[in-house]
Amino acid sequence: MKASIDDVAKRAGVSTATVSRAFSRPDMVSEKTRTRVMEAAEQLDFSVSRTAGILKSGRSYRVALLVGSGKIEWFTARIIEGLNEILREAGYDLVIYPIGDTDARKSFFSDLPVRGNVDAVVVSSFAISHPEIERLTTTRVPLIGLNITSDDFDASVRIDDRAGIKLIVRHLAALGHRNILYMYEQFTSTLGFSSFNRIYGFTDAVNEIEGLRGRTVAVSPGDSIVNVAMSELFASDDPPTAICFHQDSQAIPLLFKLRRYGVSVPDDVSITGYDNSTFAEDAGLTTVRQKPYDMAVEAARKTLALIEGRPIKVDHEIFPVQLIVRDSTSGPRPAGLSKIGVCD
Amino acid sequence: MKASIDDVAKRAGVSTATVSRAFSRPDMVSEKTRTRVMEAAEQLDFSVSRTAGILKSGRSYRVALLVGSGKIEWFTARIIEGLNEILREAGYDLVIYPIGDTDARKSFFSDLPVRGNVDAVVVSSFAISHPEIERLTTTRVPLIGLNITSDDFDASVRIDDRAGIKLIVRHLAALGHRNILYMYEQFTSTLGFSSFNRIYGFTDAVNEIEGLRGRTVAVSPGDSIVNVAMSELFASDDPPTAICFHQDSQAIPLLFKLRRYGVSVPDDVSITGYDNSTFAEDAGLTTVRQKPYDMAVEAARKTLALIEGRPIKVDHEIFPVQLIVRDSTSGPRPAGLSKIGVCD
DNA sequence: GTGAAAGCGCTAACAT
DNA sequence: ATGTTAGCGCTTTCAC
Repeated sequence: MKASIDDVAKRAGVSTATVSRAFSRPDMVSEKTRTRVMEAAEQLDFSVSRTAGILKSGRSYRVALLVGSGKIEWFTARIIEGLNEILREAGYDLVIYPIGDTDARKSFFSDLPVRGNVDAVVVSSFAISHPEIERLTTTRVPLIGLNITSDDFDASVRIDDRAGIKLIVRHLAALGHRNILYMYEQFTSTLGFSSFNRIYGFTDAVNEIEGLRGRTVAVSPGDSIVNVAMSELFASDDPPTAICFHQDSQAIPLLFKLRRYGVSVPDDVSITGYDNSTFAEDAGLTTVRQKPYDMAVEAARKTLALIEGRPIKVDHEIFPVQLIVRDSTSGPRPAGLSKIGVCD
Repeated sequence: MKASIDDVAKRAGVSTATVSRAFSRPDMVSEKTRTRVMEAAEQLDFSVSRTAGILKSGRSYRVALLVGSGKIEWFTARIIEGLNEILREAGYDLVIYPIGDTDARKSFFSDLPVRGNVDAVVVSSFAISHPEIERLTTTRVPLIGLNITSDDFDASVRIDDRAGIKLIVRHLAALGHRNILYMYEQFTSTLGFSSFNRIYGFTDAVNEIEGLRGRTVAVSPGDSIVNVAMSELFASDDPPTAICFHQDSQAIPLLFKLRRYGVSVPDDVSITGYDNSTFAEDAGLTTVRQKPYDMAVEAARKTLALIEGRPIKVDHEIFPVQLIVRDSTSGPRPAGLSKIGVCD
């Protein structure tokens, strides 16, 4: 059926070695022969099979990407784009392994389907445990972390989440806020390591500032973040004057809805996000920018270097975060939300 | 270095054939032997190499996904999720090929890197030309279309875009609108086929209704859709009372901004999207729902069937669209936008 | 139930 | 510049 290198060789009247060379090292074959080979190949619809070469070279030309969920949200989409961009042109395929629920996770680390089948493993932003990393190590291939810090990785690229959230907290404090809230969705077991740092970082940053109070609130996955936020705003006589969200994608729905509920942003309450993801700019959301595409490109470069045994300048790289101030933050009302609807 | 099947065989005191069987057909090996083999494998950190099996079987266990852009937006993200979900558990790797700019496109179809290297090619939602499909055919593997119609595909899954946009047009007409606008971003050469149908379908649907006027406007990629929309609204004494967007993601930014410009939705103008993508519900956007994840799952099933030579019930399947009415549409003001700011 | 051995489609070392 | 040939790591007949 499918033409093999032998068929081409026969048709072109040369040996298989010549055909192979015509494709992989054109300069080692005479102009004339090469043309003849290429014509024969074209007629037979022949393309070199990577599989055979792979077997020969011992390299799989495959890179695994481990992600914490089957859902490809903003961050993961950018990561895939960045990795694929660099890896593809180097001849590597990116293969995505979602390690979502507990079962998938257990079976992945027990079967370890990547062992012997990929040249590197990139782990993106989920709380991988030490035993799991240990297990991955038995694959004997480079391990690269994306928004994960661990000495067990051969290389990593991440942002400084503590610094990022600190920018937010200080920005709000400078505006005059003294009572702020941090909201995040309750995580499953696959919570990203980076995420923990944002939450802890919030508390630390708050404690650094005299007179500033900050509280963190976890919203259960089933609950509407809007309703929880509203409850927090109206629950006490001393409501927060600003709410910081763990991700833009949690803040954006609130921005859409608050208006209808009689709360104005930023007049009644300031709102911040994190990521500078899709629609953050359109929404006028004050946020912290991170650039996962750029991080993935760098991670891919490190990955290739490690695979090919080239030295890498920086093993563990920290990408900058930047505060993006927009219209969702301003100074608090003198008396907070209790003044809503009352003309000053 | 890496343990091979021979090492395991030696250690377990059996032949390589037995080791192979212990992994691929456990029932063909005695309980005792199997245990011994598995222990040896565990000690040596051995996993079966797929590459070798692949070479033997002649199947690559790889499926290519051709997409029109390196950017993974809502639709493509859902497609990847759906395909990966089904293909992975069947042992297939999904490999993404973005055929973005003209150069990438030309080189892809001339080199045809998938030939001999994948078991099937899934083409998602971009305007592939006939010669390009012809060229893909030389790979001799099944071709599956996602939101593309063509008899050249062995199977396809798509929505009825004309029916979808008709739902929108009739909904607006029923509300009393008589002058509506269709806005879309000017496409590059990789415009999805499905997209054309939405645009043509709009005009057709409008013409079906007595007294309804409809115009289509292409926004250049560089232009702000918000500014173009505003210009359309204020350009004439007889402005449209509703604007239909080609995708939710084009309508959502407008919803965020219109308020500031003194235009209220839906009182001053009705807005519709298409997709029911992220934030459409939060934004209260009237739209047409399509479920790309489900479509991808079905496409993956068809793909596997075609690869394995199993019969498929329906080659070319059309998924339903559904009108989702929300708060961004209502009856038009009696005198349209010219009445803005004037109390009735 | 298990072993011996051929061969999947190439690449690369060696020979000419 | 080109040909010959030995494997890469498995799977799978075919014997036993």
